[in-house]
Amino acid sequence: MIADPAARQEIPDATVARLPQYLRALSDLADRGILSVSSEELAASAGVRSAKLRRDLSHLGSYGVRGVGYGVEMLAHEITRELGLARDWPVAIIGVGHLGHALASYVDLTTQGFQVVALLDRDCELIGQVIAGMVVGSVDDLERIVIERGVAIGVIATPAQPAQKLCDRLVAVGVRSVLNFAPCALSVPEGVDVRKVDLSTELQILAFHQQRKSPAGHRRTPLLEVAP
Amino acid sequence: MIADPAARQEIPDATVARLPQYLRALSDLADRGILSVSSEELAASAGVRSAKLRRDLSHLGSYGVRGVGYGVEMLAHEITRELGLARDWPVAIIGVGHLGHALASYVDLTTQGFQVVALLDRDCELIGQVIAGMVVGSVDDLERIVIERGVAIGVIATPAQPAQKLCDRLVAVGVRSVLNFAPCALSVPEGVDVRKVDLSTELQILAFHQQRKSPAGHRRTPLLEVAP
DNA sequence: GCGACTTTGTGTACGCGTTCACAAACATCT
DNA sequence: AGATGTTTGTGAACGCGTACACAAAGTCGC
Ligand SMILES: NC(=O)c1ccc[n+]([C@@H]2O[C@H](COP(=O)([O-])OP(=O)(O)OC[C@H]3O[C@@H](n4cnc5c(N)ncnc54)[C@H](O)[C@@H]3O)[C@@H](O)[C@H]2O)c1
Ligand SMILES: NC(=O)c1ccc[n+]([C@@H]2O[C@H](COP(=O)([O-])OP(=O)(O)OC[C@H]3O[C@@H](n4cnc5c(N)ncnc54)[C@H](O)[C@@H]3O)[C@@H](O)[C@H]2O)c1
Repeated sequence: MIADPAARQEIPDATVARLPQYLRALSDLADRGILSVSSEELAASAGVRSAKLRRDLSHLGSYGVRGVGYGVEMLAHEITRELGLARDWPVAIIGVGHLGHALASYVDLTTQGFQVVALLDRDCELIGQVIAGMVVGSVDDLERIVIERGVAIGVIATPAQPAQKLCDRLVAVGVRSVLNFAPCALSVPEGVDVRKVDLSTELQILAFHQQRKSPAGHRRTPLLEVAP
Repeated sequence: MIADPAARQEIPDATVARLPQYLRALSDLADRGILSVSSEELAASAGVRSAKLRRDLSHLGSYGVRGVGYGVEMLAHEITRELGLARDWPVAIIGVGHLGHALASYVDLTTQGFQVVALLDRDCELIGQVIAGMVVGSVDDLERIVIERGVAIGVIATPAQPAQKLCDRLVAVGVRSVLNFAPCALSVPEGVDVRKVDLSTELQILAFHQQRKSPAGHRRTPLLEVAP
C-alpha cells in the first residue's frame, strides 16, 4: 500500500546531500512570494550548476514544466516529503557542554522537521538545570528516556573518549541515526547511519589549501602566481 | 630515494579531507607510546579501508617500510607539514552567539595549528566582554582587526542574512579561507576557499535514510527489540 | 646468507557523479 | 492553429575516487 512514489528507486547519496540546500533556497523564494523558478535561478540560489540541479530533481520525478520552470511551493513540498520532514523527528542530545548548549538553542531545527526531546549529561551540576526550555537529564537514564520519548536520532556532543560507548548504548535501544560531533570514528552495526561533523577537520582542509596559496612564507600581500 | 617534495603533485581533495583523520589517529597512537603501525591497523583506527589509506599516503610519498608499516612519529610529522599545521593559523570568529561562543571555547583548536585571534560581533551587549580569554570586538572594526592581526581564516557564525556581506568584507581585506556556519551559500571570487558546516543538512540527510528504514508508518520504534 | 613471511605501493578495472549538449515538451503570441 | 521561444529531462562522454589483487621490497629466523 505505497500511495507515494517514495520507494521509486535509489536516490544517489550526492543528490540527497544537496536536497536540503534546494529546500532552503525554495523556502527563501516562497517567503518572497515567488511562485515559479527556473533551474538556472534555483541553482544559483543554492550554489550549484543548473545541469546538476536538474539531474538531482529528475531523481525525484518530473515536477517541472518545460518552458516555465518549477513550482516553488510544490517542489518544496516534494523535497520535504522525500527527505522525511513531513513529521517531526525526536532528537536526543548527549553532552550539554558548550556545543550541546548551542545545539539545544538552535531553534531553526524545530521549524524544520526535528524536535529536541532530551538533553543528557553526566555532570551533576548540569542535571536538573533547564536549558532552552528543557530539563537536562542524567545520562544514566539514557536507555529509559530514549525508549520513552521515542528518540530516533542521537546527537553526540561529548568528548571523544566516551563517544563510542554512548553510541553503542543508543544503538542498543533502537537508535539507528547518529550525528557525531566528537572527533573520533564511531563503529556501528549494519543498518545504522552515522554522520560526523568535525570543525577541526574543516579548518585543517582550509589550512592545506591556504598553505598552497602562500607557499613562500609569512607574506600577506598576494604575489602573482604562475597558473599553468 | 626521493627528495622532500612538498609541491610534488596535486593531492586529491578526497585524500586531503581524510588526512586530518589519519593525523588524529596517529596522535592517539603516539600518546599510547606506539612507535610503528601497519596500514591495516591505522586504517581501522581512522575508520577506512587499508587500501584507501595506502593510496592516500602514497600521494604524500613513500614513508612506509614494507614488511613493517609506518613510523607513527614520522608519518604524523609528514601529515602535519603537508596540511600546513606546522605553524599557527590566525583565525577570526564573526558572530559570538551560542555557536560562536562554543567555537571560541574549543580549546582543541589551539593545540592543532590554529589560534583564535579575534572575536567580533554586532551586539553592543557583547562587545567588550571577555569570552574564552579574549575581548569581543566590534564588527565595525573588522577590516582593521583582520589586517592588524594577520587573520588568515575567517569563521562566520552569524545568522544567514548578514553572512554574504561579512564574507565580502573578509575577502576584501585579504582573507582567502572561510568556514561558514550560516545556512546559506556564499559566493566568493576565484582563489578563495569556502567550506560550509550545516547541522540542519546533516540531520536532514539522516532523516532521509531513517525514513527509508521505517517506511511503514507512524509507529514509533516498537518498544525494544530485546537481545538477551 | 637464504628462504619464508609480512606489508607496502601500485597497475588496473569498475562504479559513481558531473558536465555537456540537445531533442522533447510546454507556453505564448500572432 | 501554427510558429516561435523557453526550459526541462536525459543520453552520452568524461573524470575522479574506490576496491581488488599482486609483485616488489623489506624483515626475521635460522
Ligand atoms: N565547542 C566546539 O565548538 C566544538 C566544535 C566541534 C566539535 N566539538 C566537539 O564536541 C564535543 C563537545 O565539545 P564542547 O566544547 O561542548 O565540550 P564541553 O567540555 O564544553 O562539553 C562536554 C560535555 O559532555 C559531558 N560529558 C562528558 N562525558 C560524558 C558522558 N560520558 N556522558 C554524558 N555526558 C558527558 C560533559 O559533562 C560536558 O558537559 C567534543 O568532542 C569536541 O571535540 C566541539
Ligand atoms: N546553534 C547551533 O547549534 C547552530 C548549529 C549550526 C548552525 N548554526 C548557525 O550558526 C549561526 C549562529 O547560530 P547561533 O545559534 O550562534 O545564533 P545566535 O543568535 O546565538 O548568535 C548570532 C550572533 O551573531 C551576531 N550577529 C548578527 N548579525 C551580525 C553582524 N552583521 N555582524 C556581526 N555579528 C552579527 C549576533 O549579535 C549574535 O551574537 C546561525 O546562522 C545558525 O543558523 C547554529
